[in-house]
Amino acid sequence: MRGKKDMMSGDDIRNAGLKVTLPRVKILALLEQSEQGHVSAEDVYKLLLDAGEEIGLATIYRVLTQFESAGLVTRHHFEGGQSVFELDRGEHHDHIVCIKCGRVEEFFDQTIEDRQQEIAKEKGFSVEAHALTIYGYCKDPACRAS
Amino acid sequence: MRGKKDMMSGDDIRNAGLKVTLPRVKILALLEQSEQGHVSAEDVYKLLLDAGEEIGLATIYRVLTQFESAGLVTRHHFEGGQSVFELDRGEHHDHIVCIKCGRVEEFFDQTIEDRQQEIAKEKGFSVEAHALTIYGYCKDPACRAS
DNA sequence: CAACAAATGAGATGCTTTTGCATTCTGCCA
DNA sequence: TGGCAGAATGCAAAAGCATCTCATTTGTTG
Repeated sequence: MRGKKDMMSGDDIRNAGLKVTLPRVKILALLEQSEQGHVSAEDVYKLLLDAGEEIGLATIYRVLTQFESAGLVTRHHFEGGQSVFELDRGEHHDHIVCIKCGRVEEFFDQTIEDRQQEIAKEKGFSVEAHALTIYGYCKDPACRAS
Repeated sequence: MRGKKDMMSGDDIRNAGLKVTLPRVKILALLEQSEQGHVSAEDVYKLLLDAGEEIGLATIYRVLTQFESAGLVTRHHFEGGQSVFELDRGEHHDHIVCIKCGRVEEFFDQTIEDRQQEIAKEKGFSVEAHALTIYGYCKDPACRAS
């Protein structure tokens, strides 16, 4: 089962009111193919270098930020410094992150979503966004807590 | 209703294996009295200055980090740059933050806690920590979404 | 295909946080 | 209570992440 959209393309960039340039196309393609699905700007920079594309880090930050504004990409602030980006396929989800190996898995839980709305209501807040991240050790034996 | 501990003191610093110095005492006292309860290192620096205590920013970062290791203080990474610290009174809770005025309120929801455990279990993760932050506009009319 | 606006690259810059090192202070023991 | 070893502090420099500046290059539209 996949999200609403499986493939992004130049049209998505154009629809965002952005010119279809090589850096933008390459970055979008990379996010699409990315194994992990969750990459930092630095990761994007290095992966593109490996692929023979020399795109400045400043451009990568700019493009990712623009993609974020356009709703093509979501930015997460996990603990540990750098922001992490992932393609936005239109389905909200939260994350569970391995604090040993960095593996990121996604989940969605309607019960939690509902409770959040209720809590916000009780406190008189509107809900514009939320971030839930669980940190732990994944099932890889090498990562199990000592 | 208050947490397990209402007052921190030099003993807490000593028990953490740290020497009881003026900067540490002042910082701990400030966290205790702080209205907001959630302050950045910069905030601590300025508040102490206002109180006539000149303590270097580097020291404040060092002390807060030590307090964190000692479990006296919890560090949060809300969106927007700086880390914020709060006294750890022994009760876990999550946060709801106003994206307009920065107000921070706390909440605890057993249902959400339970669901998190179940989700981690399903994914084969252990749960070492988690961070749930809801972002929205608070009840202050000046903050209501335009 | 010309012309203009938008985008890029490289390096400078800003901010938050950490670190190195010389000086000062705490806690402990004689 | 005086003195000492190790810990803590302050300052300035550095590090890490992200953004900005500006000259140059590249899409796009007519």
